[in-house]
Order: sequence, then structure tokens, then C-alpha cells
Amino acid sequence: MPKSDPHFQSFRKLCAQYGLAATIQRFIVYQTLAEMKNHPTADMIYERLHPEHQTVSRMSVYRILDTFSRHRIIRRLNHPGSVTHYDAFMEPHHHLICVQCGEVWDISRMEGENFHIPTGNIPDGFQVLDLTVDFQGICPNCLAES
Amino acid sequence: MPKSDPHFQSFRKLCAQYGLAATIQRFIVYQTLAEMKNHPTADMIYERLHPEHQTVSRMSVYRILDTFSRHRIIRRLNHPGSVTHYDAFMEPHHHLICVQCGEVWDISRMEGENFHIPTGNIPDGFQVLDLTVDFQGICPNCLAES
DNA sequence: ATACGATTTAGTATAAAATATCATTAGTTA
DNA sequence: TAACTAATGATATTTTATACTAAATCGTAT
Repeated sequence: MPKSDPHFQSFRKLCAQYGLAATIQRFIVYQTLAEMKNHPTADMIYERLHPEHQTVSRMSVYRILDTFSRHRIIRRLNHPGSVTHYDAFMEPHHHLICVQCGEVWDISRMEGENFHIPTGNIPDGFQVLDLTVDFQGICPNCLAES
Repeated sequence: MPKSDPHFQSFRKLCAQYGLAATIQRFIVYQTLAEMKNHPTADMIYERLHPEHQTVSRMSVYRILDTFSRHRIIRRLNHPGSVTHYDAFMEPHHHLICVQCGEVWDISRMEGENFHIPTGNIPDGFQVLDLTVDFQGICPNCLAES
């Protein structure tokens, strides 16, 4: 019973903060995404929640993820390939991307990683919130195959 | 007549270097991409070259871009949204991405930008070839609207 | 130059991912 | 609780990408 979930109250506050209605569907999608640690796609989220919650349609999952990412409640990732991936702002991290097979790995940010924002290049009026580094390369598997 | 194009000879060498056949279709796709400076999608490239070159099918554009990106002759970009974008390794650059509207701008790399590869975080056996920094933020237009 | 074997392409069909529309339902505010 | 507004579900459709195979083209050795 989602509405009796103790987390629902704080979720209601979160939504109010952004002027959004705190629907059960939004709560379930948000909770499911927060539990998943592997940058799921909209479809992966739907498949995960559907067995327990037939009350959420696939359509709504797409729409809710879009709404939430526009409000920056969740994050829309820039993965390679042709499917949009999401995450729920867990811990900040960078990406390791194999240009051969397209696989993506997370790498945590390092103390002293020495990435600063080169403001000299950022046009006036653009408000930078965050940065992500994508490392392109070849993964061990693909190296072995070639 | 593509084959009489003076650039075709150097393109032939490029392909030979990677063990790829230097077909007219590949040449046209490559040339078209090199002319386009805005990270086009496969479809945008097809629409651009089609009026002049009916001899290249949409299917081939997708396949050629995939082949070339696997060989790192071109680059497959990690844009937000659900369509794969490409560029032709013109000049190295980073990206400025508006999380609100999804628009992307290039920013050139800076002398002294101070991005080094933190090898401590890269798993053994992964060969890093390049890195790109994505700056997430809000563009002036979207800032004005909200 | 020509012919042979190996790649590559075109075309059709199909799959996967995302969006549009609108009547119905649910959430918020008073 | 009632009225108003916003969100959902279902279906249909669009967009993006892939599978498959006969025919054409490319590279290599003659």
C-alpha cells in the first residue's frame, strides 16, 4: 500500500516543492529508480516495478521520468547508444565507455581528481551545475578479441 | 562523380589503414559528416546527402556510421535524449548541455584546462584513448523562462 | 585489364523506443 | 466534501534502429 509507506510523506513534500502532484505512480517510479543502481532505462524501470504494481502503465513511466528530469529531481544520463538512461543522483561519478561494444562502467570520483570548471570557456549566462567526465577507450574483452 | 573527387585517394588510404573497403557510399557519408559541424544524427546525415546522392540508402548510413565509430574513424557522441549523434573528430572539444531543454553546445578545449586522466580509478586492462567533459547546467534561455 | 572470392549494399520487413491524443481518474485547494 | 486542475491509461502512431538476403562492388592476384 504505497500511500501508507513511511517515505510517502517526504515524497509529498518533495513534489510540493516543485509544484507537482504527489501521485502514487510517481512515488513508485521514484522509489524504484532510487533502488536501482545501474542507470536503468525507462523500460527497465517498468519491467522492475510491474510485477508488484500493475497500477503503473509503461506510458506513465516514460512521462514521469521526463517530468522529473526536467525538474532535476532525477538525472537524465548521456549514455552512448540509443536509449535514455536515468539515475536518482546517488553518488557523483564518471563514466568509462568502450567505443567497441558500447558498454558503460561507473568510476567513482577521486579526491584530488583535479577537474575544475574552466569558466573561461563557458559562455556568459550559462549556469553550470555539474560536470561529468566520459573516458572513451577499449575494454579488456574487446582488446582480447582484436 | 565521387570517385574522381581529389579527396577520394586519401580516403582510400584511410580505409586501407583499417582494413575497410573504400566504397563510394562510405566516402559520401564520411564527407557529409565532415562538412556538418553540429553533431548530426544518422538521419540528419541521410537527409543531407540524399538529394545529391540517391545511390546511398538510409540503411547504409546507419551501418557505415556504426562501422566507422567502432574503428574510431568517427566519434559516437553521448548526447542527451534518445538519438545517437556523431562527429568526425574535427577539433577536440567538450560539451555544455542544458538539462532543461537538452540543447548542446561545443566548447573548445583550453590550454591549461588541467584535465588529466586519474588512472587510479581506471580498472586494469581498460585502455583509455580520450576523454570528454560534459558540463550540465541551465542555458540563458531556460534561465529566463523560469 | 580481368576474373575470382570476400565485403558491402539496397530493399524489405521487423523490432525497439518514444510520443500524441483524449476520455477517465486522482490529487489539490478552498 | 465539492469543484477545479493535473495526471493517468489505453490505443495508435511516429521515430529510431536492426535483421536478413540477393545483387552489386571492392581488393587482390593473375
